[in-house]
Amino acid sequence: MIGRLHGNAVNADGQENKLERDEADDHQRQDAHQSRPWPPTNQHCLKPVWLGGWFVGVRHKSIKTQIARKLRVNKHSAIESAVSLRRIFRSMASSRRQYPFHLIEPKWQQTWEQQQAFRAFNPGEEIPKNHPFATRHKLSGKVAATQLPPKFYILDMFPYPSGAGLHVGHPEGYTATDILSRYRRACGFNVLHPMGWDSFGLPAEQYAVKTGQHPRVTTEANIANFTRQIKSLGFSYDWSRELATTDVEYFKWTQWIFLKLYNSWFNPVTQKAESITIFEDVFSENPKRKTEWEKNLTLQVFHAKWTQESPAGKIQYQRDRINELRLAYVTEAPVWWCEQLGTVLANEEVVDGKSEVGGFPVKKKPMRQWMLRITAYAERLLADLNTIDWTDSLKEMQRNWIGRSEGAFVHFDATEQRNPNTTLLLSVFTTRPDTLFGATYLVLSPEHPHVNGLTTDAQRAAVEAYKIEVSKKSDLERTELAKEKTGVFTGSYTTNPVTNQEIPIWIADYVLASYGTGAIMAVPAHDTRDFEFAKKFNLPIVQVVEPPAGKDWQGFTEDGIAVNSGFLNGLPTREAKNAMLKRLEETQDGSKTINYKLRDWLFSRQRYWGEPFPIVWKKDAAGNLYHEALPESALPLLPPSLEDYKPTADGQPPLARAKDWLNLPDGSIRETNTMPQWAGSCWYYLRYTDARNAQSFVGKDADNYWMASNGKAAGVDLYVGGTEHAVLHLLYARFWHKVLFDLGHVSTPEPFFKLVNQGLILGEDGQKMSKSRGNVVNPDDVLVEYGADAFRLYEMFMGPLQDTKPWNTKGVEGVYRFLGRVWRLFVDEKAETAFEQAETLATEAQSHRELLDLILLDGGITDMDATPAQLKALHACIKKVTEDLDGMRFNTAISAMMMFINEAMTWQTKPLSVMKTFLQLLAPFAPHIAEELWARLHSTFGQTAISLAYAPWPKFDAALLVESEIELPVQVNGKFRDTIKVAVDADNATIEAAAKASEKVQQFIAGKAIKKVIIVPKRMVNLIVG
RNA sequence: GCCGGUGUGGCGAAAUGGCAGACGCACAGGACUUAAAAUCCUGGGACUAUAAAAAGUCGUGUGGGUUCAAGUCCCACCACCGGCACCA
Repeated sequence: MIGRLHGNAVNADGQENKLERDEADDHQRQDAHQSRPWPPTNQHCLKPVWLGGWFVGVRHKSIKTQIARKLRVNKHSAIESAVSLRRIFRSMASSRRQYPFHLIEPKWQQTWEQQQAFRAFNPGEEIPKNHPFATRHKLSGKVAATQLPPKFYILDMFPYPSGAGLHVGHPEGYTATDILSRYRRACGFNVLHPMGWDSFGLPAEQYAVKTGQHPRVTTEANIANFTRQIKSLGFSYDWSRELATTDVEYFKWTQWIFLKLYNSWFNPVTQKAESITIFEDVFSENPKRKTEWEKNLTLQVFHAKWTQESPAGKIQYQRDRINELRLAYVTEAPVWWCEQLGTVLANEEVVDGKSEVGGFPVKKKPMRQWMLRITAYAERLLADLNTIDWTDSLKEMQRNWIGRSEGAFVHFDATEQRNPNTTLLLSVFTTRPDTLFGATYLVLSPEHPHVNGLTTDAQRAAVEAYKIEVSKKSDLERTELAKEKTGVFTGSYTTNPVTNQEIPIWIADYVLASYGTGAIMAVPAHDTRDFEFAKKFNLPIVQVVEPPAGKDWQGFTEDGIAVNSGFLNGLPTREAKNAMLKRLEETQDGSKTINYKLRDWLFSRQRYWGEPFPIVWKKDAAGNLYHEALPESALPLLPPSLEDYKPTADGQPPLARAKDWLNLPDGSIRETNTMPQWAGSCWYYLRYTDARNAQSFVGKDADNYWMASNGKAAGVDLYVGGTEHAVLHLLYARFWHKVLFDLGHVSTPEPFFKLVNQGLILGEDGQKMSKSRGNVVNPDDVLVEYGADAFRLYEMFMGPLQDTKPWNTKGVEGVYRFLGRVWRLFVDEKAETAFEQAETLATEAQSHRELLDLILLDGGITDMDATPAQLKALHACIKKVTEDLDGMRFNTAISAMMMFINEAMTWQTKPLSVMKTFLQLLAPFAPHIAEELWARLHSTFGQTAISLAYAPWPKFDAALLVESEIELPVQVNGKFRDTIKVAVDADNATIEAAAKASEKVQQFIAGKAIKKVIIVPKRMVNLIVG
């Protein structure tokens, strides 16, 4: 240690790199640095950078360390201060480019755009003769679906175009999907790979509130910036299908789908969404479609009751019943209100008692809201998870969110305190009906509707006080303070239907109003929460389950054997449940049921920048307000223009400010809520398949072709995006899709067959990227320095797509060097020098293409037969890259290409065919450099090139990979000792003999008996000696 | 608390039950150069031993197990990440 420290000190002239290591030793080194002048001088700590014999600056790397040391902080905190210095040095000391990506990349991006190279063609669409897709598949003109090649739909989760622009996390998924799109295209698929914008959203609206600028202006500027950034990465999107959820032509159809939801109900008999037009028949004197609904008990009852109503009553009754069943309905319920955001939020948008966006406090507030009846689909959303190829963790998250649990309703009766003749029915939900004998009290949530009726005069004050106390608590407090149970006795009793004993009824906030029936039967012996509560309030605890030997029955919540339970005694839990259910159903004291955690989707927001609801409110003769849908012909319903985007003074949404818009000539009033941001993202993947269709949200042919089942796969073949949408977007979109499927508008029951979540990219410091940490990497900066191909390659080389991994600029340099080696493998060195000189002298006017034409191919590339070794290297690479692409293992595919290049660098001659094939492998990953070299190879040898994007994917020849001789590892007693070379088809006797003959092996087997010889063909040999 | 995932060099990582650490970064040495950058070549798991080499021992979060053979399969535990959380 001392020696090294000494060494650093004496070598200070050029060895400062050592100083960067071992920062932990800093305190030991302080002395050595005390004498150094500040700011650091060239002599002591900076490497001069020379360019063409001129001193142009110093290496900036050391600066960070020097500043850090001076400030006595770690290197990363010093980054901020070093940033401006770094910028200066970068411009002064920019290193020589590995290859002219700055000319190549724009050139090919323009070429692709001019060719519309990545246009995906719909069935029946005119395919231009000269389009590379037409050339490849020998198709042109209008082509029917059956003649088109098989489709492959690869989708990215479209971004919200924020003002901050792209960060390096976005292109991670985009690069992966682009590579696969290009690969599938090469394999002959008709690839649909679109991009668009989830452009409704809060930031643009908040900016509008502050400045008065229309959100559309902000949004469009942001979209332009995102478009520029995304295009600079060379992704093969079909831009002709670009869409934004804020486009009038798009949200017209979002509103249209809302009308479908509004005009549909979930028929429990068919388990499908159906049109509410059936109710016209149900609510008529002479039903004509009675066969369609007479088996539905509910509808029968509706019809019977309706018949008995007065004419005025009939209208009201009909309206009420239909509104109760619509998939889109209005409710007055406590919802999450966020003062700062000025809007309500869905349950899912509230995290830890704060708004997910902005982290503002939220509170419950009763308000009139639009809801979507997603709960009707709970069972199908759950069951169909088994039909799709998502990760287990993601499916599990959705399963948990849906929260199916099987159990029973158990009914209890209690007398209303103020009307002793009235009996109140109290139903509870339980998953453990087998423990009913141990139910020693009931607990209602404080919000339960029967609490008032059950409270005795003696307890009224206590109950009221408790309710007020609870209502003051936020949900956060209610759960955070969960350790200590609270509650109050109502004064009422009920009877346990199996023990016939009187049991008290309590209220407590550990019972949630929103789950089950909002009431529970408490079995303190076998439920942790009930147990805590019973102990605190001295309620009786009765054992009814016998745990396995050695476990305490108190608080035992698992399965066991029923005891103290009358007719259940001796039955294991599973059987006891069934026996109890049977009994409850016989005595009509309860019934089997299934309960879900999933709740209906709160679908309205009090905002300006969202889709207005195509709904108006009217008053009937009796003065009752009711809602009515606008006709489809009224769509799109545009939001009004406003001067001020704030909510009104009396708390109405901003849309209420537009009086002209709000009030219709016939006296009706428009709905002023708007839809949440999720609405637009629920169906955008469908619109992409037919983005310019003016007649329909998506045409039948387009839907059938792009979304239809391809054998097992259905819908989008691959969907890539972040994990943050696991239960919001992905559940909502599945729900909408199923409704559209039920109503016959789409052909598949699930939208996304395969779904992959890309992992998070962390900053260089291993922390999540954030402005405040100053560790955000801007793709624009990376592109300027290393180019798009290196950027893409690095994003994929970092590690498996799904993993979280830190950014490392040095790693970008690594793949950039690899691309440099690829370039030098193909390009003549002298010509490149000439090119560089020309480039330095080039005027603005000189075109990039002319400059690039100065580049000549390396003379070693000739149109000759490849040697067996060269073919082997190539085909090993084809095999690995192909298999890894199929398995989405991009990092190992890239390393296979690196190995190929490392070997090819040593070749004296480079066969044209081998070099061309390698470029095809490289093309999906680094398309610009591959296209440039591909075109150059072809023109040099006087060949006409098919666009590399459509060149058929190479196939590997397994025969070329076969070795005549192979190396086998030899183990003795399971330990590796040596390798032997044997003929690939050597028999076991030969292999055994060769193994024993090895000198190294001899040392370990000499003088010992060989008990057993294990030979795994082409794998290894293991000699067992005693 | 429950569910899911991950633990491998200085770092990112790779390994159909069969030579652990491919590929890359960083680092070290060398070639080229007046010099630097760039490029090219070589070497790097740890430890023991040695002038050097050969060689040996240990090594994939921890502890057990299965197997001729375990990073990989089984059991128990620990740590970290993500999700859910008084859901009856």
